[in-house]
Amino acid sequence: MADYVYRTVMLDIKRRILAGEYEGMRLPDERSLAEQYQVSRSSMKRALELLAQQGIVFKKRGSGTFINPLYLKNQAMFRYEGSNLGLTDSFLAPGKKQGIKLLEFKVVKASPETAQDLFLSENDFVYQFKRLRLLDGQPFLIEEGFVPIKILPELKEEILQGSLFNYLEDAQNKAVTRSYLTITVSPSSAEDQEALQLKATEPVGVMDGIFFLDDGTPFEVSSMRVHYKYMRFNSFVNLN
Amino acid sequence: MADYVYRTVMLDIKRRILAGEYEGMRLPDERSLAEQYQVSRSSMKRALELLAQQGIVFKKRGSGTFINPLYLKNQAMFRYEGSNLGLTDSFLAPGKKQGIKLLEFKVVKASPETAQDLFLSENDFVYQFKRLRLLDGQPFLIEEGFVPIKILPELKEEILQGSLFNYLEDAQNKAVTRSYLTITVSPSSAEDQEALQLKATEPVGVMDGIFFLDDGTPFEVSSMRVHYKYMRFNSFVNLN
DNA sequence: AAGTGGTCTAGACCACCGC
DNA sequence: CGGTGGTCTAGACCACTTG
Repeated sequence: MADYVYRTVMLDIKRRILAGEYEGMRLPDERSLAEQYQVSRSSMKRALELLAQQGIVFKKRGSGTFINPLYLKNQAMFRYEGSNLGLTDSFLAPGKKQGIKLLEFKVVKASPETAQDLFLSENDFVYQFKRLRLLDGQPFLIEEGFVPIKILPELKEEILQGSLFNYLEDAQNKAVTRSYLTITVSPSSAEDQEALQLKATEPVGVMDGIFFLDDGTPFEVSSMRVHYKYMRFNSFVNLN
Repeated sequence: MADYVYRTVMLDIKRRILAGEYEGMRLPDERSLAEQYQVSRSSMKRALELLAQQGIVFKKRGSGTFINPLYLKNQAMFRYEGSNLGLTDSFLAPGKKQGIKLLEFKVVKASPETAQDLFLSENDFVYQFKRLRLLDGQPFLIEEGFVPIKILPELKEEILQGSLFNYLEDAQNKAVTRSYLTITVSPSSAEDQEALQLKATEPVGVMDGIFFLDDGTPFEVSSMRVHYKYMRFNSFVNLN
């Protein structure tokens, strides 16, 4: 990553918090910290702002900046930095082997709804694909996705065997920086039960999402049906 | 709300965007806008930053600030300002009448897990309550909550007939500003089926959350089981 | 090379909290 | 009243994109 002043300071303060270097759950005031780190107060504010957004610290006008006790108690809960738009966090158990099985791959005319979501015209073509995703050989997610052909004219089956996001970043130097997800719950369909090895009473979580490139172009709409045991989504809201 | 410079400017630009006053999906550059509004460039940056966080606009270093076409196309999707920590957005259909039925209300010693979540000691007491929430008379959510008695020594049944958050804000002048939610999916239990009028094959969405006061005190842990047809959670991630 | 957003600074003044 | 975080400014310089 980059090495901006505010980021460096933020990371160092975070490290100190973890190391328990601040007494009484309270940080020194912004002016002293700025002095200590030899940065402007603005930069210090920005660093502290980041910590607040991560839920590590909270600020009270008039009284000071305090460490969130829960952050020390249960750090796993707060691991948010570097989340891949909510997806990685929800699925990727560390150390598990991911697999992808391509079930379907074709080019079709965009449906009116898809066209609207992807900001296409009536007669534009899109890739349509269906993928089964595995964790240690166990199927846990069915994904149906649509991508405009004009965004990835050279999309091939091999590419869909791996992560589309990674392909975009590595091969195309385009980053997916925004997503809009809607999460709902549904009884499992016959197809779900077959593909995800579910009983009739066992449900799926449904994540419908639109993903955007950093220039704002909608890049993919996809609907993911997730085995209920693997479905977990964390949301941290901070209205500081 | 307040009338800060950056907020005023933000709202005015938002209004202009809606009114279609900017040609070609592109805003003037920051320096010109600052001049136009007679504010500093920093304040203008801050206003634009807010718009970016709301997904209304996105910025590209080197090229400019652009209106998100999807914002104009489908504004409902982007209504995020003023969200009540993700909850209101997910449940409150506008125009529907909310009801609350108190099923259970007692004081118990905090379990080890609850004590940890609420940052209590072993032998602290908590209120434990269970509420059934209705939309137009239709039950859609079972909520089981725990609140430390020392935070709300005067909690009464009547208060639990209404919104706890509103009570805190109105009567206690305390705001709930942060929440941590985990969303999962589960087959319905016998109790769910009874209370929410579900068939055996129909599931529930589960939202486990911790809510914090603005001074960082954990105020409530609660587990909500939501009728699958009413379960909807929106997540907008922006890694600008 | 010109234009755009990003970072960083130094400093003034305001708003809120607690003693 | 002193101390704290919040707002706002004016300006220098950097990094990236585009013609």
